[in-house]
Amino acid sequence: MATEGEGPCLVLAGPGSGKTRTLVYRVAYLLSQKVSPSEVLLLTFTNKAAREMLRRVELLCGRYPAGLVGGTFHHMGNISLRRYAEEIGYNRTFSILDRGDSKDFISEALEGARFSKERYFPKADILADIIGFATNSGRQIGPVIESQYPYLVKFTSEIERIAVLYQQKKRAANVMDYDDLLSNWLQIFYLSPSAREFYQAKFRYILVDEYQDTNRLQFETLKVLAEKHRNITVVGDDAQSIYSFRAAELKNVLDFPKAFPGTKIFRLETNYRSVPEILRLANESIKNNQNQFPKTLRSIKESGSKPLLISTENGFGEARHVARRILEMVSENEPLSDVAVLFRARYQATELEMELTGRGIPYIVRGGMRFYEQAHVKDILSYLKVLVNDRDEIAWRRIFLQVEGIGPGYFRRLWEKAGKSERPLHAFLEPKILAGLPARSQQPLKNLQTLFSELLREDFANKPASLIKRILDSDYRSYCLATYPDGPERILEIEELSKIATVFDSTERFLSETIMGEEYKGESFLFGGSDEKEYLTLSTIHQAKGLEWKTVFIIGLVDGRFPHAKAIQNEEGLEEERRLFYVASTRAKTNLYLVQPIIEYGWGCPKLQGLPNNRGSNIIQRLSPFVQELPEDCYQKAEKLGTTP
DNA sequence: TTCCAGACGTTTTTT
DNA sequence: ACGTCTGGAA
Repeated sequence: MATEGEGPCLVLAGPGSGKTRTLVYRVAYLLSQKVSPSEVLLLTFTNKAAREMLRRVELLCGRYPAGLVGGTFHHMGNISLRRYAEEIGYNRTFSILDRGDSKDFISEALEGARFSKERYFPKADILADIIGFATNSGRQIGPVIESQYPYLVKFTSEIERIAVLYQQKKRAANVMDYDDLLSNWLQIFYLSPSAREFYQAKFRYILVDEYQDTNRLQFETLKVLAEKHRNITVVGDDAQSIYSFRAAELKNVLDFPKAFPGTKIFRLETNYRSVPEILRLANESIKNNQNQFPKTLRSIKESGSKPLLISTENGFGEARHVARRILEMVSENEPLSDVAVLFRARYQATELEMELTGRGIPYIVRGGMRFYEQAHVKDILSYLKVLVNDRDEIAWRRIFLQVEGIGPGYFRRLWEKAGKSERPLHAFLEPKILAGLPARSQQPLKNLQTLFSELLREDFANKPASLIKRILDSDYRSYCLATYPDGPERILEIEELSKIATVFDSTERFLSETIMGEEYKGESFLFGGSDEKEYLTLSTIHQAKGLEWKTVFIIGLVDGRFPHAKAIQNEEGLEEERRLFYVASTRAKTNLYLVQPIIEYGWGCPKLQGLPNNRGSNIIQRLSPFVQELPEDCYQKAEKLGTTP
């Protein structure tokens, strides 16, 4: 099997066919052949998947494979750039912009550019999408707008200018966004022969999971990395390609044998996960896609029960029904960790969350807000960021906007003076820099200066935990309490953050691992990981990729929500939505519940808000076409359920 | 310039 | 029900 040979290897595999196991065995096999763990590169889609894989390798080998490198492409890009950033004109202390930061940065570039005041010029959000898509697909802005955003063609030259400006600003601030972690990583290979040779020599074996979701940049990177040894194994399933919005290209699968002549192709069509009834439904569904390599999964499991279609009156009924069914399972001693509720879009979880909270069912939401994306976490991290990289304009901005009386205008003036200096941090410590700023801001700004001169002292160097405590104890605690209604909880979270930081002996590594981490708000991160309490999982389907549960609920199976109305403007979009449905249903091992709320509340008429009879319009929703198109004998129908408790 | 209140339009998916 | 925009007051 794929564990034996050398050379390029493409594994086309269905869901539940042991893709991960294949990779785990291959790693274990290599290690048993005296390959050093440091010569193996494991690229997976999420950090979690990497950790899981390493855990299983450890289990198989009986020891932890020290030196084995594994993680996401972005993670590897980050590590490589920390080493070679100078080769592309960056400093290795660069900081990483999350989605919100890059949006802010683009907005600033927009203001600086002062365009013709034409109405409906796209907002920073959309600009970030366009620029990011162009980067990830390795294409120019122009063609991307033409094909994906035809209605914005008239703004093309201005958008191109914004993109250039954004690029310049990032460079000046020594910051990279997520896409830069990929594109700059590739850049160092093109610009630095020594970097290229180093990595080409180092990684004798490369293994890639979820290959169907790689984009052009990642494909090019793999080509470079594997050029010397050509021992590259990629594993993927075209039917599970669900990241086209991030420029994932199925073409990478088709082109793999061309890029790596001599590729051996394997197919894994046995499904070890689900009962035949669930598999039948998934097979019947995916058949409706034109663009695919047809394959039919065979189950090795014994016959179980058919998926159950449950129609409920509305969203509340849906939530109530799911919660009640889960409580039944709990009373039958089913562990909560065996159950997941999946949905298309994150907002669909809110009604269910209320219901679960009310009934005391513990849950985590994957696909909600990230831990580090919360305002208070970003506030605190900004201080650490400028200590590591004081050219980071966007972090400075965040810090100064906390000061009363300082808004974007005053910050810009400040930055015009300090940002030009060789060491902006020292420039900010000069008393004279405060001249011309509002009187009421003077004292808080002086406090800030004192704080920073203290943080610069030797005893804080590379002690992120002490830094966080000190920052919190300055004015931030009061700021937090005054700004957020849930201030006390936020402060608790910051204290937790500082506890976690104690294990880091490098502020820089603490920062990048926190920002690149994928912990969600409320996820085990805050429980220190030791608390083995049982949780129900709520997850977007995208986040559920690669995971499995005994029981899975798919909620919101309504036309317009799933498939999402915005995603089906063309046939390709509809097919990707169907693949999403395929991914969702194949997460289930034994029980699959399809849940449909029949009536959805409209938002009501805003003008009549507060009036007794303005409850919004009730709209009767059609069942999702993905269920309608299935042969009726694929699933069972539950009796119609009302909302009475 | 900042800050606040009210209006408006918006809600796909992620490293 | 939430962030973003707008206009007017401080």
